[in-house]
Amino acid sequence: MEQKIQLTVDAVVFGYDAGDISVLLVKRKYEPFKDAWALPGGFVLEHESLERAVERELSEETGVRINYLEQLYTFGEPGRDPRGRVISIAYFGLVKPNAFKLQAATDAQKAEWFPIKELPKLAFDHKIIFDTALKRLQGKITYEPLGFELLDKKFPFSDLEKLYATLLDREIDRRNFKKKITSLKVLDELNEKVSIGPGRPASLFSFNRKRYFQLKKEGIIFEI
Amino acid sequence: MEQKIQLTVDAVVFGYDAGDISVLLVKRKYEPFKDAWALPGGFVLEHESLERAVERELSEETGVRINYLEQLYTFGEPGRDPRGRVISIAYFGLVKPNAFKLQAATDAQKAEWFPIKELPKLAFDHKIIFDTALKRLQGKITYEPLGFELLDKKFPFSDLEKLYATLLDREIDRRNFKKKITSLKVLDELNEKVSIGPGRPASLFSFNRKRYFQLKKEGIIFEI
DNA sequence: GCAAAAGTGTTCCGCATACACCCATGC
DNA sequence: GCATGGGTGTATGCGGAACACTTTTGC
Repeated sequence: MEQKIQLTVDAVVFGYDAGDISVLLVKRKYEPFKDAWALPGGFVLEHESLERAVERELSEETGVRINYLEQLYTFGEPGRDPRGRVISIAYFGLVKPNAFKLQAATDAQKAEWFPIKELPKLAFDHKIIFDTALKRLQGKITYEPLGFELLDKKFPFSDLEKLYATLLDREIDRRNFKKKITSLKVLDELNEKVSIGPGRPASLFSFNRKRYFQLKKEGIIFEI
Repeated sequence: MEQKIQLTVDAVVFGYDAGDISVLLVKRKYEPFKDAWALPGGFVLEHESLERAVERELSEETGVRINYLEQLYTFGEPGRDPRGRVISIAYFGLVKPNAFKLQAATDAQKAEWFPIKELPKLAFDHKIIFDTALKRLQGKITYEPLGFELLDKKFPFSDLEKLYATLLDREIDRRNFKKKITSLKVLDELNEKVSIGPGRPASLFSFNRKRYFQLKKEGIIFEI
């Protein structure tokens, strides 16, 4: 069975920083779509696993090393890539954006975070891939806890609240939200406070790792 | 970029009949895994879409034409196929098993339905693919209605109840279940009854197509 | 008349929702 | 002392969960 089919991986990596959800993009160095923005990604090598391929491409093109990656969807319409029949397996990742200094190499001229409401035009069918990933991100929130991968190790409660408000794109009642999260027992309150600017200083919290991953596995029904 | 990577699709097709959930398997005609049972599937042609490839393979190997198919997951571990680097995009399907006469051809010696609790040993990593699909099937039930693709056009309410009980692998309180389904307004009660064997004859119901697909789109939170 | 399956209502409790005021700090 | 953001409690209503008896048929 002779096939002229090629295989790539692409990554939609979301970050959250100061009230903005951003996505990691690279500016392409070569044709096709030279100089256009695209999702980081590239060809799978013959002897590497798909996960390894994504991690390698991400690392090469952006300098980001990621701890949370999951497979999103496989895009294989004939015609989606002008180079021929190219199937792309898309991955979905979460990361703290300020944990890395972006550093482009190989196929990328540069790498940058873009707030998801201010995306440039994307190469290939990457807009479709991005939309699929965003939908997944918004969906995940309803059946498992979210935040560990996106927030700092220690954070004030309002950070988590803002993250959820941003993801759901609506306001959240702070008291009910706190009640819900507290009932999940997924946060540890630390004996520390921060005050940034005016206002009462906030207690710091951290995710209880064990409980967090237990909830992810079990699934929760989260209605805010 | 020279790659020696090949692409296949595989389908996990579930059927429901008389209280049993079954899956469609084919007996392989050629090496590797000659004479072993496997999921229907095969190589993707260069100019066909992935969906078309699954539908074609299913039709060739089993005679089943399917109306509900969704992409499940892509399996790409090096070493999963003795023929070399073969990536498989797995699909997930639902069908009424008695709507088709099974008919094997091309790569399959024969095709058969197997109750999911009595699976034979499967070729390649198909057991893993099957497990993934089963988990998806059980998960779907909690966020969207299910049954339209699996039940006859007209069916007694108890069929739907049995389907859910089987999928969830536990008993269901009939009254609460009826209340829940009724509140969704997804069933139309017909002015017909059937009696099979002893017992009071049952009213027949059918899914309200429009409402059913609307609920699928919106998502429901279904807790029985 | 009895075995088998269909059909039907009520009570209780937990959780989601709505809602407003006081507290600690910086300037 | 005032502006800013952090922190907290109560009342209401809806929906999920538990639970048992009557009805209609075949034999």
